[in-house]
Amino acid sequence: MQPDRRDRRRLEAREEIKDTARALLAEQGAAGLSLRAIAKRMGMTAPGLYHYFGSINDLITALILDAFTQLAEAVEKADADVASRGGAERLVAVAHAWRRWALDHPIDFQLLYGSPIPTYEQPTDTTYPAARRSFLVTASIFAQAIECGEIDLPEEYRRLPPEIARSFDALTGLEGHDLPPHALYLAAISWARLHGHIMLELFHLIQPVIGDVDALFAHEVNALIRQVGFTPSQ
Amino acid sequence: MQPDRRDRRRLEAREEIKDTARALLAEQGAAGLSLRAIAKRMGMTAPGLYHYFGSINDLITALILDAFTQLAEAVEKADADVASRGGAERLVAVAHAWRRWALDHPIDFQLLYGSPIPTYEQPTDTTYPAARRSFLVTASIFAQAIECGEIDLPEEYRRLPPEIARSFDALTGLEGHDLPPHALYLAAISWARLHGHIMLELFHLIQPVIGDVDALFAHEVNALIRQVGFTPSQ
DNA sequence: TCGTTTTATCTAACACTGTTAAAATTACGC
DNA sequence: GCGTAATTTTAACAGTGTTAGATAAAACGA
Repeated sequence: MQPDRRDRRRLEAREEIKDTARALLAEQGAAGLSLRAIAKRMGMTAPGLYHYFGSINDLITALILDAFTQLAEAVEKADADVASRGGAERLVAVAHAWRRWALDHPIDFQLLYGSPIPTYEQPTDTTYPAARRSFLVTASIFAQAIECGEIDLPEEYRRLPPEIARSFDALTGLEGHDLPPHALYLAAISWARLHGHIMLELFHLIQPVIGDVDALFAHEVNALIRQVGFTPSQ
Repeated sequence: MQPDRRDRRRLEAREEIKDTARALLAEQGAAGLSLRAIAKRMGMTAPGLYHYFGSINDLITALILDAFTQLAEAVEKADADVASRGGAERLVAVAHAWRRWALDHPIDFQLLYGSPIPTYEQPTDTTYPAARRSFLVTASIFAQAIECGEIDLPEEYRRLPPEIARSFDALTGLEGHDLPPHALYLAAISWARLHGHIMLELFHLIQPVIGDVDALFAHEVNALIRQVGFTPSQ
């Protein structure tokens, strides 16, 4: 027997469904996403899609996983492009790539971090590993920078609260558990700062306060780099 | 003529609709919100609600405006409770009140900052003034702290990028335009940092990295206070 | 008190949504 | 060509927001 052909066909159909879903999402926003609309555009009917996805939630989850991967690849590529430079420059590159991806794919980004579909409940155990991948890029840079002595930890980050240090022990088994606690901690707070700026910008909430959001973000990334203890370059 | 009675009755009906919407939202999440469900619980039918709200979007907008006000009041109260203390302590109180409100009202908070309803498009011109109110609490504290000399601005925040300084001029007319640029800037970046932490926590994305989110938040607020230049207390 | 007018609510209908069951079609191996 | 398994369709159910038109209720003037 030769199951390849049918299996491949099945995978292709899944991809086509996701692609049309993404197209609809891009054209009409989250409101335009519906099984019937996807099916119609593909020249079939809605119940037919149930042979490829158990429900629309499963489809959305698949889209989310893809988007997380896409974000991670964008971030990893940005890091790789400046891999020869120091940790500070790599972090700056990663931060801007992260924001760039969010601004270029606002619906996907809200899909990842805003759960804009009311009936949809994100299966965190499935999506979290995908979300973790981007985070690990940042954490790895911090880890390397700490090891190389590029970072002179300021007082407020030198000694972590004992509750937090303790919580790192629970990470055993997860990818990245071998990274030093300070790297994980600095990556977490950097992520949160980054994320806050991007979300407020995506929802047009910070533009009325700070008109030039590009300058704001660039300035804050630089401030972050200094505040975590990178010695000012040249 | 005596339009009071009818007008009051009309306002009461609007309030009752919003209250049942909030109850439904709290009980079943964003997916449970529907005109028919609201109407059924109130003992009437869905089209009847159209005499009080032009559409379900108008209703959601009203809920959002109320929620923004509620958040602002919580934040203002927290500030007022420690009004006699210094700026640093006031900021810490405000930050924790902000997070507390978000954690206690997750659906409302996502309504404000996550637009979880796909068909809903937020009329930013209407909602922004309400959103601004909480922000102004923080900005005012910074303004006062700067004026009183409580803040020794670090190098990265002393001289703002010219594009940003310029964008503040466009604020003329808006409430808060009389605040010094540094206060607005510091408030904006503080807001973003705060917001990022809260959002990641609400979506359970940061717990797998930092188990003790309470400690993380408290620690980061303290770090923020120092990094914006508050001289360490005692 | 009797109309009249305004306000409020209902019924019926339309075009959607996700989902299920059963029937019909297509494709594949023998 | 036949039988089996994989796909896809039709029909239906229970929802959704929304509109139009009829109906009920309240308020007002004579």
